[in-house]
Amino acid sequence: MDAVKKMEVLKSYIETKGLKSTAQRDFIADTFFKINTHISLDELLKKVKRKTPNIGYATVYRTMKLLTESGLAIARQFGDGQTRYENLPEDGHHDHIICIKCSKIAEFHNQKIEQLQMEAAKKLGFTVLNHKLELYGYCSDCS
Amino acid sequence: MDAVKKMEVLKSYIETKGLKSTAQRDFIADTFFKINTHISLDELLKKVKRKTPNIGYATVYRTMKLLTESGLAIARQFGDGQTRYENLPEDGHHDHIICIKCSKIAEFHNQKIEQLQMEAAKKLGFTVLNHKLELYGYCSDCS
DNA sequence: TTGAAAATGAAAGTTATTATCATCTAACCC
DNA sequence: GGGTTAGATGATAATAACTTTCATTTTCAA
Repeated sequence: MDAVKKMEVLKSYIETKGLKSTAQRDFIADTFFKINTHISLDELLKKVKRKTPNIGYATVYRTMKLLTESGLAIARQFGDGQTRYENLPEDGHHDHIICIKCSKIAEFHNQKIEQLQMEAAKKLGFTVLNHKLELYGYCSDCS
Repeated sequence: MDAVKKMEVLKSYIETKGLKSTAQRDFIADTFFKINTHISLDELLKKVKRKTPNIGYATVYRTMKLLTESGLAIARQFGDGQTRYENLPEDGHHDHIICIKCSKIAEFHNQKIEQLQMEAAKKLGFTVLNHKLELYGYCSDCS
């Protein structure tokens, strides 16, 4: 999904929830959608303030909370005590396989696995919105 | 690895590092090794205080930090702002499914998924040693 | 036994996150 | 357009989890 499409999804989410659209939120969301890596609130605030200096931390915080709720952003913790927000990938979701020796990262996607995840979740009474799957091992060069 | 073996590993780690062994630390570690799920510092402190009421939060904190450094515990963030510590699995590992609303965490294990992971990895020339799979969604109470 | 180094527990300090509150503004009504 | 109302904003305060500090206690090797 590209930035334009995400903006549309956001608009419709806002409408559905009976919220109001504001210039600040639109700008924050747009700024976020255009980055292609994960970003912390502080970093995003700094980025946003370059063009719109009077936007406050709380607004960025609330916007990212909204994007997370709507599924347009994914909140992740990497263990350094800061939450980072990640965009939905443009081209569909993929999982990672990481070589523990040379750190090479390959991506893959397997529909069957996703389906089994859904089923496993359902058995436990859960509804899955997204997931994170990382495999660790040796790549062909390192095994 | 069972609790007894883990205790031995800890002893030798302490020795190697030139640290001293104490009753408090041993008791905290032992208590942790005997649980078979992930636990937060607060929960572990509460558990420990039942038998040894004068142990402080800081000691539990420092003990878990030590266990993490030594590889006997794994620190994980599930997105609710609390670090949870997980034992090295005795037998095989399990995956997690996390409610993004109430933070409830359920565990599951699915052999078929693991097998598909292996196959997907093999196609890419990888040999999988371990993996991390987390599903995020709503639990039965929150959906 | 003794002294240096590590450990403890209480409390204070940090840092990121979340809530509060006094305005402000969008959207809907007429 | 003007008025109304509910949501939004930005500054700041409050919270919560984590980390450090410090006076004291304990371990352990000489």
